[in-house]
Amino acid sequence: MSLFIYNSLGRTKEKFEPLHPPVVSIYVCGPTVYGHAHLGHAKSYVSFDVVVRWLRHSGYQVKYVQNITDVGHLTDDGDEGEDKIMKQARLEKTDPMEISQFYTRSFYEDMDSMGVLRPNIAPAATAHIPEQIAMIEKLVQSDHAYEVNGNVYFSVESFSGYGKLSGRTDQDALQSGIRVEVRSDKRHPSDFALWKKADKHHLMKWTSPWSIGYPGWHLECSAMSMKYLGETIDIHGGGMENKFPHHDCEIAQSESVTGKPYVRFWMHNNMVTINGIKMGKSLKNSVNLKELFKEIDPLVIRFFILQSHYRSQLDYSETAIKASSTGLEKLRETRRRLREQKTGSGVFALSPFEQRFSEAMDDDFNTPVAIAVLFELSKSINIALDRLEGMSEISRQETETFLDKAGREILGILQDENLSDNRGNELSGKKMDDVMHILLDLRAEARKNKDFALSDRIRDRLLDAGIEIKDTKEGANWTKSSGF
RNA sequence: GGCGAAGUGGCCGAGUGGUUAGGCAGAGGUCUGCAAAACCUUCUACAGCGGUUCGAGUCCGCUCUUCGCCUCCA
Repeated sequence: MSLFIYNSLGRTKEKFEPLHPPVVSIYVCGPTVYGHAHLGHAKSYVSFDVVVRWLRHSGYQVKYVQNITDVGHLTDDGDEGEDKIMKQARLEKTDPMEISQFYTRSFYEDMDSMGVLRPNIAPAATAHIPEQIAMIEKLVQSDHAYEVNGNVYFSVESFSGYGKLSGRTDQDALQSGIRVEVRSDKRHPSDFALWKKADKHHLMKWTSPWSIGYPGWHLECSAMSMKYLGETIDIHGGGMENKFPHHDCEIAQSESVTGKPYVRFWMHNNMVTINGIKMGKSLKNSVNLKELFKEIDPLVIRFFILQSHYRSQLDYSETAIKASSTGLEKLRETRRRLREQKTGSGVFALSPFEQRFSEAMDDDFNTPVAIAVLFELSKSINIALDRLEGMSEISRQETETFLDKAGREILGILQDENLSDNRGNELSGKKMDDVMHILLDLRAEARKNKDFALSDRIRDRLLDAGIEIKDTKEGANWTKSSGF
């Protein structure tokens, strides 16, 4: 069985083999840190988190680089426009460094709570200005770039494959009719900036051979990817909206410098929509994660995201999230039951599930199918445990191990086994267990005496306190009530 | 205008030629003191029109609709 990945370059699924096994080099476009992360970020980084987890699980040594864009790029492509981070700094009456640091921390907080593993290297663009300048110098020396008035542009006509990723290869056709002519120093309208001269109000600027200025917005990924992962990397991931121009520009400048293929597999994740419309900061319809997490368990969001494929659009709605919440609870419940129920003698046929799970993941990270397999497994487990003979200890352990591997290690939707899942941190202490034991004992006694008024009162009041009681054949157990 | 993606049952969402996706919601049932959970049964599909094929959500053509990119954006 081998892994197939849909390669945007070529638009087909291709068998994945790393260039230098067992190492897999992967670079994913990181956030521009000038605001809190939203659901779109969540989809992207959760998706690639699972990619990385599956690659590691498959035995690869994954080197995962994800940048932090902390130099604001211009808000428009002409020579006009404002640096986004600078603009936010002005709005918040502070300086750009504080903005980028503040929102970088915020970003990781949100990702951590969804169980997104940190990248191996998270390079900041502003910490790699010399690398970017060095790259520009090479491009100027080899006539792929030219300087005009302190600005340096990449010459699109110097690179024959420009636009091959997005299919936009005819640059002249692209220009027809759309854009009102912008006053520019560019030789060709499609040429893009590698270095921009700063005006005197610009706060983030550095010395370069051409001017005091700042790097162009496509450059950091190329420079940092090459520095940490080499001239040719296995996988480059990012949002679909970045295919053009961002990724096409990266290819052009990188391959012009090295003469080698820049990326072997391009992976593009699709976007989150609200009522069918793209969610975006600039569209002012984005769903802020911190707000969302006040209402909804971050792992429910993760689960919701993984229930659709990374290359599909995901439409956000409260009912869809609610459905995910209930569904995830079902899986959690099964895992809890599997762990807590007394074992018997029945044998459980696990391997078909393991196999189908792996096949789904190997087929371009098909997490919706992988999750469907877990639901079917959940049902089979419940049926097995309902049988008189139950499940043997060996079967139980095997199954629990797999559920843990698939649900926790790979998909990251189930929590650590030692935390009692949904009982939550604040309730998971041993003391709490002891207290609950007392209450459940008292309630059992009341039920035995047919004092249902009392037993129901205990149950109702605990529910008010956020604790849900379920009676099973094995006796009562409790969880933190799931709530929406 | 150019480049690209998509239209699946009440909702979400898989499925690149032949066999049940899955989840949520709805209905009926089993279990339970009741409830919850679990399990069983069950209803509503493949935008439209042609074509290829023994056989098509699945391939081809056309039509309609939606979305993304071509300014920053996950």
